[in-house]
Amino acid sequence: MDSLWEQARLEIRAGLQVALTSLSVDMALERIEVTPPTEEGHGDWVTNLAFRLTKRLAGSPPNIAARLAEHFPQLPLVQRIEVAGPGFINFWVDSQWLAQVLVEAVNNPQGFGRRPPIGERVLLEFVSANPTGPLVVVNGRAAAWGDSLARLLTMAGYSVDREFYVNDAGMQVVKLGQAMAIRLDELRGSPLPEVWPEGVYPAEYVRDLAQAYAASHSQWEALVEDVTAWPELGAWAAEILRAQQEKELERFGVRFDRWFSEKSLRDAKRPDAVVQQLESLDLLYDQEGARWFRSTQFGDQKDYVVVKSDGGYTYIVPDAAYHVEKFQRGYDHVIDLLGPDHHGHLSRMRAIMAGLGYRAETLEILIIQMVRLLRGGQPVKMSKRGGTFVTLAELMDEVEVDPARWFFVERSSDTPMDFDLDLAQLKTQENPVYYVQYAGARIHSILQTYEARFAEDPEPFDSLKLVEPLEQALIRDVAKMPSVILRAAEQRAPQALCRYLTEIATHFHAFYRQHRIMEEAPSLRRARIELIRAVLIALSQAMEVIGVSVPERM
RNA sequence: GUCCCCGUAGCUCAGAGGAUAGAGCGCGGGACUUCUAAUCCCGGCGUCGCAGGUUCGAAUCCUGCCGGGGACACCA
Repeated sequence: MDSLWEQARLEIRAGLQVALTSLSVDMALERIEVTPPTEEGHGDWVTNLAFRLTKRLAGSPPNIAARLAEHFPQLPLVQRIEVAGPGFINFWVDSQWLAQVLVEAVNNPQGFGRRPPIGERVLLEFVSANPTGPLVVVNGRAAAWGDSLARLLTMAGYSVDREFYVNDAGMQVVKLGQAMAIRLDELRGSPLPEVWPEGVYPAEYVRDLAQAYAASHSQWEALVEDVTAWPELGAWAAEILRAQQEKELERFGVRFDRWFSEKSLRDAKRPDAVVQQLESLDLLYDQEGARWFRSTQFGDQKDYVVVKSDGGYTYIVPDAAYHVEKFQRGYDHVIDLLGPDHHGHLSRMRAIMAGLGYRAETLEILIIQMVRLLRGGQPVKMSKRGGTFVTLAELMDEVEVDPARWFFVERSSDTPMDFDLDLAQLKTQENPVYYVQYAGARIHSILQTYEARFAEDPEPFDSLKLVEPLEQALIRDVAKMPSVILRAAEQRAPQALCRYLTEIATHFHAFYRQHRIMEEAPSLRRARIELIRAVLIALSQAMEVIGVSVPERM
C-alpha cells in the first residue's frame, strides 16, 4: 500500500493519462513525469508534460498545458490545478483528503513510514576496522552512517543484516604480536628498540595489553624471544581489541548481527577455493615468481598479485572469498562501506568478483571519506602513524552521542567532512540536533498538559479546523515522510532525513510561536492536538532512522 | 602519470533536466504576563570554477581544461 502522498502522485499521473487520451495522445504511465516542485508556491506535484508534447501536439507549451488541465478529470484529492510559468501544470493536493494521514499516523505510530517487508535481504558490511588498535573518528562516521543506512533500509521493508569483518588473520596480526613481544620484553626491564621494526606500531595501548597478558599467563617470559609466538600473541591481543571495539560501538548505539572472522574463513580453506576457481577459469598467470590476476580483463587499471612469491595470499583473496561466502548466504543486495584508505581496493574488488562470475550490480561498494576534526577552527591532528590520532572513545568523551551521530549522518558519505567539535557541543540555536529535539520536547510538553487536563476529551477530531498555512504545511510534512524514507533508501542517502527533520521542526517552531493550542475552542484544540501528535510521530520515526533520541524534556 | 570524489552566498552546505538558484550560521534590527526564548519574525546584487556540446530548457547530463582532496604495495 502506497502512502497517501505517493497515492496522490499516482492518481495525478493517471489523471494526466486520461487527459492525454482525450487529446488523442498515447503515453505509458511510467513516461508521465510527476515530480515535486522546486519551489514553494508551485503546488504539491508538478508535471512538465506540456514541454514534452510540443512535437506531438500543435501549440506552445502554455497552450498545451491549458488543454491538458481542461481535460484533467475531477479527482477528490486534487484541490487546485494551475498552468504556470512557461508551461508547467501545478497540482495542489486537497488538505482535507491529506489530513487522513494524521489519523493513520496516530493509530499506528510504530508503523508510520514503515513499508511492509518486501522479501529482499540485504547484507551491510561496515566499520570492519582492523583489530589492531582502537576505533578512530572515521570509524565513528562509518558506524553512524552505516547504522542509519541499515535502519533506513529496514524501514523501507528490507531485511537487513549488519556485519563487521574482522581481519584477525594475516600479517597485521603477526605485527601486533611482535609489538606485544617487544612490550613484554619491556616489562622484563629491557629497553625499547631505538628503531621499531617495519610495520610495528610503537603504540602505548600495546603496553597495557602486554601487562594484561603477563598478569594472566604464567609462562609469558618464555615467549619474549620466541618469534613463532607472535601469531598467538597477536591473536590474543586482537581479540581483546575487537571486544573493546564492540563495546565502544555499543556505546555509540551501533550493534552488529555478526562479527565475521577472517581467520575462520582461512581455516575453512575458502581462499584456496577462490584461487582454484580463478585458476580453472584461466585468469591467473606467473610473473616474477608470483601469481597475478588478469584484472585488466574486468576493467581494472592493472593486473595485481594474488599469490605472493612466498606462497601467501594478498588481502584481496580472503576478501573475495568473504564476498563469495556472503552471496552464497543468499542475499539480494550486498553493500560494503569501505574506509577512505580502501579507495584503490574498489576497482580490484569489482574486478575479482566479476572474474568469479558475479554481476556487478549485486555488489554495491560505498566509500566513507575521511573526517577532519576542527577545534577553534583549526584541524586537530589525527594521523594514525603519528600516534596522535583521535579515537572514537575520545570523541564520545567530548561530544554526546546524539550530536555526533547527527553530524556524521548529515553529510553524504563520499565526500570528506569537517567535524566541528565546538559546534557539536553547543546547546544553542546553532546546533541543528537540538533544534529538532527541542521541537519534540515542546510537543511532549503540550501533550502532557493536554492529557492532564483533558484525559477524556469528548471532542471528535475534525480536520476542517486545520486551515492555517502552517497547519497545512505540517500536514504535508507528515504525509511526505514515508516518501522521504523510500527515496532516501533507494538513494542510499540517510542524510535526506536530516534535511526533512530540519524542515518539519522549522514548520513546527513557527506554528508554535504563532498559534496556541490549549486556550483555543475545544474543536480547534482537539484538531491541533491530533496534528502535533502526528508531527511528533513523523519526527520520531525519522529520528529513529538516524539513531538520534527525542527527549521528552530539555 | 592513471583512477575516484569535490568546486554553488563571507562560512558550512542543500538543490528529483525545469519557473525568479535555496537553507543554516555569521552580521543588523525586532518579539515572552502565554502550551519550554535551545524559539519566532524582518533584512540576500551569487561570473552555480572556466570553455564547448546535448536539450524547448543545464548548477544538474557529455567532453576538455583549471583548482582542491584522496587512492594507486608481492600491507591489510
